[in-house]
Amino acid sequence: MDTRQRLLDATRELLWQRGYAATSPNAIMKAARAGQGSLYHHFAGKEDLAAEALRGSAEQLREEAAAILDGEGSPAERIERYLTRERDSLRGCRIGRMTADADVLTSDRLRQPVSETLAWLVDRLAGLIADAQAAGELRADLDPRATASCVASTVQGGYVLARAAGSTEPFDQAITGAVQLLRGAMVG
Amino acid sequence: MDTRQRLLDATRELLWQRGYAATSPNAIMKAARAGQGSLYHHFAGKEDLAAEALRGSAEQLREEAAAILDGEGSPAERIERYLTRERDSLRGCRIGRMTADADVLTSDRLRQPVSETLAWLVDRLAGLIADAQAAGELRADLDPRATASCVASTVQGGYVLARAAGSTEPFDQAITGAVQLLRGAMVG
DNA sequence: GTCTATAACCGGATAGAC
DNA sequence: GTCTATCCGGTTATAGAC
Repeated sequence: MDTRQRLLDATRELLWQRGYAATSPNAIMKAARAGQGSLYHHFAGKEDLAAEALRGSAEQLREEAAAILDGEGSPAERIERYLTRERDSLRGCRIGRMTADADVLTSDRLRQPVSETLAWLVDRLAGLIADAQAAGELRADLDPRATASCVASTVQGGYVLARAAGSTEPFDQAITGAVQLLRGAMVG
Repeated sequence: MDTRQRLLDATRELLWQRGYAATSPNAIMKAARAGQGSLYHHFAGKEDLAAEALRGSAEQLREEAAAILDGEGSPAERIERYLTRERDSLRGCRIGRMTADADVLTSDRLRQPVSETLAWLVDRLAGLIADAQAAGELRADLDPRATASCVASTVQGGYVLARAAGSTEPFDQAITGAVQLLRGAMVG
């Protein structure tokens, strides 16, 4: 693997673990086993490197989610599979995590992959919920967008509870709660 | 207001806005209009000051939540009122926010108010849900703890979506979604 | 209790050699 | 493409005067 890619991979990992502000070029260089010269040769600076790393993380998240959301099974089954998919809940969401970083929110280049990815996710979930309603699986009185936002929020908020507790249990409970509520809204 | 209290208030505000790692003693001093001498006279250092400030934020959050959760109305009404209570969703949760800060999670003194407060919240919500079931308001097949975790996660995750989008709308949608799902689980 | 001075270190970045 | 040297400013804290 070339130096440029090692720098990107190291940055993605550190952004996930520590966020943008707390990730120094120095730490990235160490993790990537690259010198300062390499970093500033391949990238204009910290923000430039982070922006490209973040775009990669966003793409990966989308691919992983799409594999389930566009996968097999009825719409309602796919929503439930999205919720119950195995997650390393103590690590949190590599994209959602960035919303706590003020520097990310004030930089258009850093914020864009975050906002676009989460907007895409809610959109896709809302589409699936509408499909489930059209197929007669889910009660028609639910607003698809509101339900989708609630599903995505349960995952994002579950990470918060799990990290606060230092335990995966609150996350699993939150997912169970969402699944139970959704099943209660199934037709039949 | 005395200098010590001004330092605590300024710290609480900055912790909310920027987190622990990104908040410097210098910024606190400026916001509190206090000198370095004052800070290190009243507190042992940054962590000591932040720990006391965080305890204050936690207490305030608990008081505000308790005013609704222990307030008037039936158990189910109070849960819904907790969800729909007005919130400055772009600011996020002053306590939940801290879970994104690695330094907070690795310090027992800083982590404790965060974990205890969120655990208390989920506990209290679970109690209310059990009460609603006992009163025949809510279907008995929901697990109280799972449902409570889902409710708390919806709020915490709603903040993430709102901050990512730079708009309060995703938060409001998530709350609406949770309310609709809960209403669907009402008896009768 | 509060002030100023200073220390020791780290952050992000640039310069120029190789 | 990568290296080392260097710059400037900020962070966290201590020392000692007032």
